[in-house]
Amino acid sequence: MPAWPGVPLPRSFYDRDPLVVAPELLNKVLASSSGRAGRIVEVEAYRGDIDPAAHTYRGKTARNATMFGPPGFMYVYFTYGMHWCCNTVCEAEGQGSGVLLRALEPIAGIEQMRSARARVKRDQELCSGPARLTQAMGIAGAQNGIDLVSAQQGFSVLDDGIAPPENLVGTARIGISRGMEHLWRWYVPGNVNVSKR
DNA sequence: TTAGAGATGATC
DNA sequence: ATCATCTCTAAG
Repeated sequence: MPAWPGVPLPRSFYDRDPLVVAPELLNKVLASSSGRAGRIVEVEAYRGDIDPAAHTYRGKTARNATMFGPPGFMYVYFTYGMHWCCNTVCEAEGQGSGVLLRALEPIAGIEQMRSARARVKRDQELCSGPARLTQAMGIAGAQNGIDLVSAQQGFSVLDDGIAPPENLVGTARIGISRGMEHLWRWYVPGNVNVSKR
């Protein structure tokens, strides 16, 4: 029983500039074999070559190695001493670019999400932030480097026929201190699951 | 409803 | 010292 009906995005979807991939990921579905799924409603693009806010800007390290790998894999990193965040790797191997998933609209397995985030009161608090959604979906360090295209390792990004919003406008990314000039954050307008300011 | 600060540890 | 964050607490 799949978490949600849909077709996994092909490798070629990810093998493009993250500035193109990020807005197209809106309204796609992040699904887990555990039965949990959420619609992607907020994303940010990061580009290793020209983006001082990207983890990959200063070259390859043990931590960011996944993001320098082939497209369509999941880069998961640990930050602020307690949080995990989840990206999709983009462009060809060696580029070091990706898309940070910042918020989901919960659509399946909501009871499991609540178990993973017991303090939460409203559904819209379950996945409305990059570290919240990894908690709710059960994503942590063990998921760094898994293949989202083959969907053989428990997670995939699905197209279920819902198109991205039209007339999107990029906004400033959240929580960074450099690269502020790049307006590389996109979200589904009006969706209550988008992270708060 | 909003603002401020603590938590907590890997990274470079 | 910084960090692609969250949550609690106190004040308004």
